Amino acid sequence: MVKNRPALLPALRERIARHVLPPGTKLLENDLAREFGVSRAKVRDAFGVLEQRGLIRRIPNRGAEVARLDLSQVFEIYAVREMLEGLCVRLAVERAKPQAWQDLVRLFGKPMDAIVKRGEFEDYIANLDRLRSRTLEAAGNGVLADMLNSINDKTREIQRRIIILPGRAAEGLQQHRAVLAAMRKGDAAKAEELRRANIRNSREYLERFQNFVL
Amino acid sequence: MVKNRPALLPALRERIARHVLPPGTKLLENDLAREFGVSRAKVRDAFGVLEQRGLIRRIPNRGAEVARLDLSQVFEIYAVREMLEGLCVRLAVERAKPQAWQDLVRLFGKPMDAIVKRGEFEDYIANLDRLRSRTLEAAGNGVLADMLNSINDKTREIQRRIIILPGRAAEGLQQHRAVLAAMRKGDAAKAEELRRANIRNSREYLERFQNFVL
DNA sequence: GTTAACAATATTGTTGACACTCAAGTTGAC
DNA sequence: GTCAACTTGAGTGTCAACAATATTGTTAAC
Repeated sequence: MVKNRPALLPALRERIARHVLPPGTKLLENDLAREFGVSRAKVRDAFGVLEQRGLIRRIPNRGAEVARLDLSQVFEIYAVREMLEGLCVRLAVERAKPQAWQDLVRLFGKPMDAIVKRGEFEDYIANLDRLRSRTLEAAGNGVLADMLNSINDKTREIQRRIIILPGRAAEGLQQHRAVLAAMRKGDAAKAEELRRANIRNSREYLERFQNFVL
Repeated sequence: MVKNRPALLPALRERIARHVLPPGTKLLENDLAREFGVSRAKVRDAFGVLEQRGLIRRIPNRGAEVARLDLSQVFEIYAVREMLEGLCVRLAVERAKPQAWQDLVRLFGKPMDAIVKRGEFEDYIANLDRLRSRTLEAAGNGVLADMLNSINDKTREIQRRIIILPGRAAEGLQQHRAVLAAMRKGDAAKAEELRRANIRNSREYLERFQNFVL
């Protein structure tokens, strides 16, 4: 039986997003073709997609490397992200019944308190992802989802590093609770504004601790 | 001397955006390769980019065709566009000196009045593009620019059809003037809100005249 | 006439060979 | 020793032939 290989493109996306392949890493077509058992042409196809998404940089005749995000680009992304995440929450609240968020409200209650207290960041992030994907789904806007996913790929690692900053997890949790409370009440406008404030706050942490994060 | 051919990818983007290749048109790799004097491999590369941007749809072994936008997708785009164009104007005002908009204020005064009165839609659109590109540039956010450009490619033709709807050009002009006035005063928040209202209004026209537009 | 099976054609997908570019290493004049 | 010119090799870019697949057309049975 032939070894079940992961698909090339998702694997690369994941490795880049998680900094398994850190920024600046050279990507060799031949090596990847061998590793994934595909032809060079497919690797080049995948490179095309990754380049479009801004995850790698290609220089003619010199190959591809994992893109570096400098601070100014990250701030550019934050500006866009604030608007889009806000929109996402607002749409989600407008389209779903308020009760639909009840389980998330509970999850972000005591369970998350314990997680923050114990510093279990992986679980914290997993629950944030749960909230995130539920909201995206409820918003029911594919264009928006694409954009947010694309942004997310680029900044996943940075967000992880912000979350482990002193006090950030606890503060973020309070903010997410406030957002969820507004969602639970069906107050779309307030949920939107609170979510935006949450992202601005995350941005401020980055600004303060940029030397540590980048 | 060899004929100076246009680059493949920009040409395709333009043809699709302008509906020279209307939605549903089948794109044959061989034909395009011959027409542009390039190899099939390059056509396939270009297809990859266009697919990523959502301008074409590819079905394995069955080829590529110009993507169809159904009404719900267009409305999804409008929701995102409202947020991003608003952000764009706000950033532009925050970063530029108020005087920087003076020439556009003038351009959108009497000259545009005349253009609307005479129904010179091409000139009207050209001036809108001028305003648009100046604002994008002043905003100084590359991520935002990419997203707005991508959205624009998908909806250029639809916007054209909305502009020629009865009364829309005149109404739009007034709204753009209001936005520009706020920009000229340096009132970023007001400019943002006015721009968003402008896009919502455009959306309403689409809703009302959807049968004619699509 | 309709339909099913088959044949022919057109189109996409894949592969491997080759050309081209760049960078690092090597040689040799001074 | 230093520097410019040349050589070499690794890697990317390009292409054309071939394979796989889908579509269209044809034939024949009913």
